[in-house]
Amino acid sequence: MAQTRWLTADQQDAWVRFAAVLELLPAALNSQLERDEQLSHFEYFVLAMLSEAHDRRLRMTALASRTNSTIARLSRVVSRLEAQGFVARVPSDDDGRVINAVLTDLGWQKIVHAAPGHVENVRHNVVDALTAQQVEQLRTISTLLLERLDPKGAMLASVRPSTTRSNGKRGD
Amino acid sequence: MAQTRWLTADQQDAWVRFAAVLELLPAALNSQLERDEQLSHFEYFVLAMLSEAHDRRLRMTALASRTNSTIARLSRVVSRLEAQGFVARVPSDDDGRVINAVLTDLGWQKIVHAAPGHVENVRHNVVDALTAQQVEQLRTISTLLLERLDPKGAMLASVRPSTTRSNGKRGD
DNA sequence: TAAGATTGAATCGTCAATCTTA
DNA sequence: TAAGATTGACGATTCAATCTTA
Repeated sequence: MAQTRWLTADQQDAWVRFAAVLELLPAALNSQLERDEQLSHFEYFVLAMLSEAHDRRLRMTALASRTNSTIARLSRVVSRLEAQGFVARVPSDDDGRVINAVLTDLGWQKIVHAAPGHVENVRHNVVDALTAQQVEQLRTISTLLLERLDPKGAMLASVRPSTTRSNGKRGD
Repeated sequence: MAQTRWLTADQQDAWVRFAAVLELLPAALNSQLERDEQLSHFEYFVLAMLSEAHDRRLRMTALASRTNSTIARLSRVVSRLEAQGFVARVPSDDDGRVINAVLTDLGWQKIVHAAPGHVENVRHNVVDALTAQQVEQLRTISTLLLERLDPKGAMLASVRPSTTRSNGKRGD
């Protein structure tokens, strides 16, 4: 192709492969969850973020930020989760404009039920496919990429400082 | 969360960050192309695959395989690209069932015009954010992940054998 | 009957407009 | 007027059904 000279052959090779991962890995995560739990990965992630939040609740804007979604998208997904009884919308007492998304007991049961299969899938497709050293390299690389992609670090609000080893407890 | 013990803290940290990249990087690629070229990344990729193919043409099934999409999705995207004059559908002479997607001159001009900006974006968001060594690590990691995700290697049909350094000329 | 490809119906995400409260 | 959130309209993707040729 015309622009071939813009990247070296090695860089291109790395990028072509990485781009393929970008396409296939999210699809793999989605299909396991959809098959086993009738949940998209995004829906799973919303439930997971709520399950880790204080009081199992988060205002819509905060939840949108942590899941890196637009508020519009989140609003629609929460509506679906609400219809299934996994989440409830509770208006804030302090500020009449804000809505808190609250994980219901049923929602908690759902995420607890779904988590092992999902984690197993992550383990199979990512963690077990790499050496411990490569997992560490991937962590470093991801951190560097996120600095470009998400300078504010909104999505990593729940994650420890970037260059320090994490001891935090948090699932995905 | 409930399943926290299933991954070590370091593995989780790596995964949380990588998952964020999986979400944000495709979005970044899309928005540059949509802003500058009115093309989704997937549409760009379809044009790019055609531009590299022999005779600038590929049958629908082969194109679906290289772009890792379903045939249904590809069919709709090709319809859109056809409506814009970038691609033409040409029935095969040999087999009346197959349709070849052919890059038109206009489509060639489009991809030639779009490529530098896209490559620059890849460079900015990925290649320049990493050291040469890290790019190499990412290549290795991606290769390992693809072995799990895409054992047939259909998507990498145009890429050289996985453990050999590539000298091939190919764009993204 | 199977392979290649397209399409209708339903679902999901996005953009802009809107509504409500601060 | 701005902030938080929802919604209508529209475009994109998926699944299953369909059509055509081998």
